Amino acid sequence: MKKITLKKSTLELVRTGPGSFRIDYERELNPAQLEAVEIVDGPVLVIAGAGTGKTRTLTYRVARLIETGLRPESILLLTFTRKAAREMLRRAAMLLDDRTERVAGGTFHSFAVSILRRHADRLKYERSFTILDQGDAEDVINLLRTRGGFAGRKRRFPRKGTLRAIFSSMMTTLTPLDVVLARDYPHFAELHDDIAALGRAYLGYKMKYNLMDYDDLLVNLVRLLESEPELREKLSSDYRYIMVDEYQDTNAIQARIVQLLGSHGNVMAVGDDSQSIYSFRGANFRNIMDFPKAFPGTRVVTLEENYRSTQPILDLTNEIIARASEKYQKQLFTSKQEGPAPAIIATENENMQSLFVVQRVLELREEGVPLSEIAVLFRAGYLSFDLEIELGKANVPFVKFGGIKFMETAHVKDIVAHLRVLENPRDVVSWHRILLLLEGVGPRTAQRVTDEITEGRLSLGPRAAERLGQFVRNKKILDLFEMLDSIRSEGIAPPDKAAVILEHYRPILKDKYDDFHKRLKDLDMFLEIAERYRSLQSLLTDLALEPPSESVADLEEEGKEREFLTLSTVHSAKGLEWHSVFVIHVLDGRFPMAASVRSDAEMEEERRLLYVACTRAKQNLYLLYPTYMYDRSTGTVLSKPSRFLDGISGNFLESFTLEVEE
DNA sequence: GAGACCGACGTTTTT
DNA sequence: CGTCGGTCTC
Repeated sequence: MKKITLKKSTLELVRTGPGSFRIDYERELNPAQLEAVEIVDGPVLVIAGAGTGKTRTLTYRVARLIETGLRPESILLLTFTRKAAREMLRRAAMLLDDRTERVAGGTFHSFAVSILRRHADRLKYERSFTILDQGDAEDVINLLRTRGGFAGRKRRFPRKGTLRAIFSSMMTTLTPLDVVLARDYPHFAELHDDIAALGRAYLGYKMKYNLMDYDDLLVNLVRLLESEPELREKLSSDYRYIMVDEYQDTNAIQARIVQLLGSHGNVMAVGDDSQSIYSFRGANFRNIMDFPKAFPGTRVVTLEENYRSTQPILDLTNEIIARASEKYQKQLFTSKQEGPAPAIIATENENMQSLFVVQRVLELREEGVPLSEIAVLFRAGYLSFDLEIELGKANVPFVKFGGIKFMETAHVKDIVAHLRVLENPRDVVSWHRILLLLEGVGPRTAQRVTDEITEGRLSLGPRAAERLGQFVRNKKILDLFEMLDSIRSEGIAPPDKAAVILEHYRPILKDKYDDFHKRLKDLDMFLEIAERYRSLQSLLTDLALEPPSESVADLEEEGKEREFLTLSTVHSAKGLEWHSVFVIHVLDGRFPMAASVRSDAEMEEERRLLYVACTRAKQNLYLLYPTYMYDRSTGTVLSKPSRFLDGISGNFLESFTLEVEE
């Protein structure tokens, strides 16, 4: 056999001049976009207003970098979702060729996982660590909370969700506990010492059982980069060109990662401070404001020409955001002068709002607007329930984004917990979960079993029966162990493992839920997803980092031409656009939510959220609000339109009420 | 020690 | 309105 070796080449990679590029950048980009695309070295900050071709700019820049002769592998594209990265690289491939497939891309979290899977041992973790999603993290915290006796009899102690939020806030914003408490939870300030103790217990628990929550992925990556300088340098030179999308929604720890990896200074951050809507996740739009300070010599490019919306829509959105207290100055404009003014429509009640949307959607379809070009947006998942019922009655197909997730449903989590135990036998959280499903097993028995496992006295295998027999009588536990043992082998493909687990789980499901056949359909879907994987670890990682609601929708899209109406939370609508957009519940107390009145910062974020919602529209924008909504939380009746529309002249926003004809 | 029952509470957005 | 957490009973 011939052996091929590499010989040092004397050929120099010369960067060709603009004339010889295949892509005609100057014709296809506007001057500001072109400026951003042509910068190869040094830090760049692109402030890209809504609809100004941000994705286009990033896509062309990737193509450009490759065309100038850079290795695709040396480019790292960090985006908000993996889907976004995929989409950009796909578009870049259409411009250029499939070299773009070799570009490294993904979310901060998925990037962190890929590094940690290789180097976890340096942090005293095993590489097979389990990723805890938010619910899992809360389960662990709750376990420690009860076990540690914190849930004191008289004092009020924060709940698991609050505790998780507190710990997360400390991690993502690099802030000490006392500051977090003073700022966001003053009523718990006196519990500082207990909360701190619980936090330490949580940390130790995760370490002991080889678990990482979402924040750990980022924090541990930073720890790794800081404690292993040669690794940091290696990665930094591997990824000579870093691009970060949606920079306004990064948090302090992510900014730190960018700084550590981007020591070469070739970092392009792209974002829009006016669209920062993730502060609850520790994002701080100050990050983007401070980018030039973190990277001296930053060139700032501002994109202001909007290619999405008509001028009347921009006039309104410019008005909405003009009242924000702090931002990079920009004024969006477009050459699309013509178009109807945005409408604000008062409806008697929530159901009239739904009926109007249904009717108008049907009319639009008559007028030739495909359903795939129409969306209904709202502040929170539950706000579309009534509309969903009416759409069902009228046979309008729709897909909802945001809200309750496939992965968060109890039955899917149950199946996943079984798989996790196979991958990481020390994953006590999952053991606990699957043991509790068995009849006659409660918290006590479950703990006895998991203790045996963690002490190393019990594991899957032929000796399990003997050991179990010594301290439990429950036959079901033994069955569980035998079932898991039978599919433990790595040679068995993930879908086959899942199928066996499903057989075991089916009777439990039937017993537990009245609506079991609906849930069974979800589990069939789960099997389909598992079909795509050869390795259990990658299946589990993807499930944690990229909830499949999106991938499933993707699958359907390919087949069915996407003929459905989109319902979405504003958060999930980020980066998307439609011909006609309805924003429902633009009602003061709902949008902004009543709870946000507490602080100016939250109120500002609500404003940006409405801005994001309205800037999704290309042609038609309808804002709706019911004039009678009882609000349980405050015990009041909400009836006024969102305060963000106060003082906006009728020139920008036409008002309507509904007239019902029998 | 498991599971049913009851009362209180708070209520968003997502990797 | 539903979930969560705590208590009571079997």
